[in-house]
Amino acid sequence: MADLSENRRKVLSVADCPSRLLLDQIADKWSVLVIAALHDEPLRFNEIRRRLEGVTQKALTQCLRKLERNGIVGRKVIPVSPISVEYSITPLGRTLQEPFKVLYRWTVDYLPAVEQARQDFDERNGA
Amino acid sequence: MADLSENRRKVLSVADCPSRLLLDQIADKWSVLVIAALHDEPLRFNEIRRRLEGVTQKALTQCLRKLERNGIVGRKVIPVSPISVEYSITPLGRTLQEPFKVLYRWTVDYLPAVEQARQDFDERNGA
DNA sequence: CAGAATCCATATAGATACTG
DNA sequence: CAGTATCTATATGGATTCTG
Repeated sequence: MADLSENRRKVLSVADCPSRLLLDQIADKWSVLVIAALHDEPLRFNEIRRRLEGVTQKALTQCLRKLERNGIVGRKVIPVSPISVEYSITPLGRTLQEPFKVLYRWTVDYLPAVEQARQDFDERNGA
Repeated sequence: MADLSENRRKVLSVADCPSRLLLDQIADKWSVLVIAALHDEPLRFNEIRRRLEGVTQKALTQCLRKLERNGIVGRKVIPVSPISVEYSITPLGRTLQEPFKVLYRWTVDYLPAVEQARQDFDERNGA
C-alpha cells in the first residue's frame, strides 16, 4: 500500500494479461465443446460436427485450426477415398482438464447467486 | 463405452454448456483486468480507466454494467458535484479468485508448450 | 469426406460530440 | 465526473457454392 501511493498507479494492459493466452483460445463459442467431444475418443470432422448442435462447417474448421495451432488438438489425415481426417486431444490439451473442472465447479456453485443478481439488477433498472 | 454404442451420439449444445456462464462474463477483453484492478480497493470510474491501458469509455461502461448485473462488482453513486461513482468487488466477485488462479497457473505452466506448438504449426504450414 | 472460397447480414469497436 | 447518444469502420457469423 505504501508502495503504490502517489501517482505510482500500475497500468494493466490487455497485451500483458497472461489469462489472455488461455481465454483467447477456449472462450470462443465452440472450443470447450470440441475439447469435450474429443475427450473420450478421436473423432472425424463430420462426426464432431454432428455432435455439436448448430456449428457450421466454417466455424468448426476455424475452431479446429486454432486448437491445432496451439497444440491442443492433433489432426491426422488418412488418405483414403473419400478422405478421412481424425482429430484428437493432445497431452497438452488434456492439461486443460484442471482449469475446466474449476471453471465448471464455479459455475455450478454460483449460478444461483448470479441469476439472483441479474434478476435484482433488472428489477432495479429495466422497466 | 457400451452405453454410447450405436447412434446414441450425445449432442453438445452451446446453450447447455455450463461453462458459458462464466466465460461469457469474464472472457471479454476487459473483465479480468477490471476485476484485478478492483481487487485491492474500490475505485472510481476514471481511475479504473486510467489503470487499464487502452480501454475506451464505452467499452469500460459496458464491461462494468455487465459485471454489475451479474453481481460481480458493486456500484455506488456518491451524489456530490461533480458526481462520483465508486466501483468495488462484491463477495460473489471474490469467489472468482479460485478459477482465476487456476487459469493463471495453467497459463504460466504451459505458455512455453503452446508457443512451441504455434511455432511448429506455422513452420509446417505458413509459407 | 473435408474443406476452401465467396458473399452478405449483422454485431462489435472506436471515435466524436453532448449532458446532468 | 460519469456517463449517454450517435455514427462509422471493421470484424465476425452464417449460408451457399465448389473441389481434391
